[in-house]
Amino acid sequence: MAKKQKQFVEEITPMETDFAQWYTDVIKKTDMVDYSPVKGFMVIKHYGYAIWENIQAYMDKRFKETGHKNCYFPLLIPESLLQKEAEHVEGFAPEVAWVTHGGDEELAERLCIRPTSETIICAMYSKWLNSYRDLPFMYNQWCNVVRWEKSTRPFLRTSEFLWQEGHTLHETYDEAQSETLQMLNVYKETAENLLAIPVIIGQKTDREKFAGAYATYTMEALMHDGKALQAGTSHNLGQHFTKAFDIEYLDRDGTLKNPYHTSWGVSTRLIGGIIMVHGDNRGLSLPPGIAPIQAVIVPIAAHKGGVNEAAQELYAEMKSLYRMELDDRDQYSPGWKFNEWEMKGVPVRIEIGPRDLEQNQVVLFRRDTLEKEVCPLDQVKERVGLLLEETQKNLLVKAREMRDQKTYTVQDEAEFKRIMKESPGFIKAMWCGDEACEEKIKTETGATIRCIPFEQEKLGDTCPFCNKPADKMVYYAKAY
RNA sequence: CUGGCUGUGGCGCAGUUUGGUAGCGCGCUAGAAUGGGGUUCUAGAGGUCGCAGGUUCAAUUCCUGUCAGCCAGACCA
Repeated sequence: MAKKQKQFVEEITPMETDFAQWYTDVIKKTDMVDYSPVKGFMVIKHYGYAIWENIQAYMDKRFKETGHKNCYFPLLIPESLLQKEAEHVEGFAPEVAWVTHGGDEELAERLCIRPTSETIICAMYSKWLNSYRDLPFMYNQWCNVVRWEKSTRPFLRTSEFLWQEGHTLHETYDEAQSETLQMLNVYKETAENLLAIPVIIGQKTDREKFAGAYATYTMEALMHDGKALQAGTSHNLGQHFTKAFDIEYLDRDGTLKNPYHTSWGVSTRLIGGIIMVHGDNRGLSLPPGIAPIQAVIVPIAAHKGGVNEAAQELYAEMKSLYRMELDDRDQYSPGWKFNEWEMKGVPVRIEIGPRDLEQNQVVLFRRDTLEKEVCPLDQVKERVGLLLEETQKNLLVKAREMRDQKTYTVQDEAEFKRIMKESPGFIKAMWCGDEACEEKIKTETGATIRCIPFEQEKLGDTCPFCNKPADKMVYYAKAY
């Protein structure tokens, strides 16, 4: 038996051995994605897509609660529109896919497949906005975008990905700013409460901000391998786009004004984050909030003494309460199923067999702690609910511990380099504000400033790299 | 984009050095038993070796190109 167990474990490369390989193995084994014939384009299979649907459902509700409505804008954008905002086109042009023909005919103007929709949306907003009374514009869309990436990895960086992008217009800078921060907070709340991923929120440096943004805010999460994942961004775009696209409205005082603009997005990349934050050497461990299957019932010796009937009855009773699966496949042994569902990260397993029926009980198993317990049959519904809640909380606690354990405070350059080399993670350090230092440390260690966090700590008075006065504390990390 | 590696039934691999049109394990199908941590036995089905050229009497094997994937780096919200 020990030998069998070993065989199973070997199917997934241990994360300590090779994290990249572990990730690839988990993605493949758990059947979340498949590679398509086109480089960088992945099929999201049902088990992966269900996670996205759960994220969508939760966030869409939050967006609506905060006053946004959904729209849909076209996939194709004329080149001339993309060109209108100088920084924006410069940032995105290298990774844009172009449509040059319609049928056999070459187009007079080529069309880009949206890498993001600021330009097309602004072009439409300029038609729609007339009066200060029309503001604010509070719209979001769920869609796909394409960026021609040079190297790709499922969920983390794909040439096409699914996301939402919110685009709002406001009368004042302050209003746009508070919208930007409000949505960042919605993201943070989603990451922590739904995905159980703790995040650092803060502002991007000019070097790292969105092409065309006045200011970019981000939430950054730390993965098991010590690399950071930018998990969502919210941009205050100021009037950059509204001026470039002639979006104007007549204000109370009779003058034409440009509104202030925000955009914010999260993508299917979040799924990669879930995998890399909660996964272990058995595979996935999914937060109940987004798990496609929250609890699976595994009948044991199903044909014996009413086991099958009992399992079906339990399933019927529970399926309206939780996302349930009854695994009544008879070609697999219980042990096989246990391993499979653990690999797929199902938070709770309910085992029910002849021995249980005799005693009116079931065995419950928690994926996050790998603990088994016995539960009276008439208490299963409540107990499973409790285990799901506890799992949701525990995953966040464990993720926070992992992150804190890989977060360092550094005052000098040698120490910085040693940590980045030996045990990478978040490094908190003071920053002089000079892009040269940022650039230098990226070249020498591969780490970048992930953000200037809102929660500042005064770690010292000088920048560890140039020794000039520094008044900002920043998080450095190698990034995905 | 650069460097390294890989591509052979659904999956994981061997075979290629010394060319002669494929083999193993798992999975799959059927039957039976088994069933509380990847169950066992028996009998089957399934590939022409990523794709395109070239060399050769003959190419999975040699050569060229190309596509895709993995790993590292560069780039990149």
